[in-house]
Amino acid sequence: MIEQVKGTQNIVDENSTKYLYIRDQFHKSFINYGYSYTQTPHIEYTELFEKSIGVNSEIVSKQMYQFDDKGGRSLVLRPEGTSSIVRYHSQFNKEQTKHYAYFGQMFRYENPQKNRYREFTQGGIEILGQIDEYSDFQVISDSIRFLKNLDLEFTLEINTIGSLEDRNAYIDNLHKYLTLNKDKLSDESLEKLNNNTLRILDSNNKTDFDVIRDAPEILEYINEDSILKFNLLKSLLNKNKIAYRENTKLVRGLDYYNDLTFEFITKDGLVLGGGGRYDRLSEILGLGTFNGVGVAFGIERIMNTIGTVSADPTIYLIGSNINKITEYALFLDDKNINYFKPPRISKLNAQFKQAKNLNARYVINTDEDTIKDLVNNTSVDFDIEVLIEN
RNA sequence: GUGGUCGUAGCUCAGUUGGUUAGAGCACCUGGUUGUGGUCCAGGAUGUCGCGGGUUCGAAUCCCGUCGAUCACCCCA
Repeated sequence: MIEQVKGTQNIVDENSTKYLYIRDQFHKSFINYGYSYTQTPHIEYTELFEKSIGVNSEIVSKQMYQFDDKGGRSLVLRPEGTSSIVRYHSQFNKEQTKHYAYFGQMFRYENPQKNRYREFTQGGIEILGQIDEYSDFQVISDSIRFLKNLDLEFTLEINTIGSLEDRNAYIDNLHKYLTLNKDKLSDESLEKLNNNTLRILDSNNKTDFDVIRDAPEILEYINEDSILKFNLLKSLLNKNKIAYRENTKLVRGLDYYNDLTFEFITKDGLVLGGGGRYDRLSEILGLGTFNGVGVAFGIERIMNTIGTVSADPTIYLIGSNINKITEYALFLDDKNINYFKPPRISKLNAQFKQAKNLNARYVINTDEDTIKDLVNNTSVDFDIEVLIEN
């Protein structure tokens, strides 16, 4: 037997119903609101992510599916979506300011567990070009519409991490502080001390709590302009009655963020999605000087959090005579009514069972020209009006 | 990358200190029954016991490796 590749999934049955439902809500929440759906390649040059996400991040240093193709190009299966959208924008829309939406598979070489797969799906939006606090605000408020359409409960957490310069100054001081206290840090945090200092603040390890609590706060290092922008956003959120929680420890995993960072978190602490501002990304990539703000959602995480999604009631066609069953199919096609049918002409008994298992509402028995309502358990002579009404 | 648990029919699982032809329920198929039909009855098909090696007269059962699942750490969506 050939097993499937570790960390990949077959999305089937109830999960596929959920998946398609979420994709549909994604469409309705973003694409119908002016975000242009943009599908970029699944493979990119390694360089793109090394420069954007940062070589020190775990995503780039350990988790990329990197390979050389037969032409000797160093390629990766994309680990995230933003960098590709930024690349696209610089190629074709450099001077413009635009809304983008993307939805697709991402790949990271990690050990799989609940809500984490090697091949997974992210749906996200970005605004690129000349942007302002209204751009930040709409990314957040449009995200909330999406999550609310899905009936999800969540908390919005926000933070500002200042400019890249502020952050570097802060990291210097944090590094000094942590080095002084390094004997109180956990082993995991010690590993990060020199190359990923900021991430230590995110530690869930109890050993680190005391040290983190007394650590210097990033707020003290942030320039006035960034503070001003952050306050502007908060007042916009307040005016629009959007609840949020400030979390000064909210640091995101990708190097390219500046100023605003935010996450949508369930009460169990699961991050459904997150994002922020990345004004220098295009510059870091050498692709231009435009700014950006965006968010990405973990589609599997949403699938695992929402309740069951009921499939639409269906009409099921049964019969033992091929000619009659195809005749009915043609008739229904003509009326634009969709229907399910048995995969082959099996025992009528079995066809009934299948209709029941697939939660059919009506069974059309083409042998007898009747319609049976499986919910009320009543049977009537075939009448197209019965189907049109429902 | 680290650790725990697990891997027997399509699915859920049983399989007694290693011992003869590896089982059950559900699902599936056939025939019949039922014509407020999805019920019921009878019969049937289906397994490299994840894969590879080892120990043994003999391994689904013990040992090693490997692949996969799951959960946690790490990391992140």
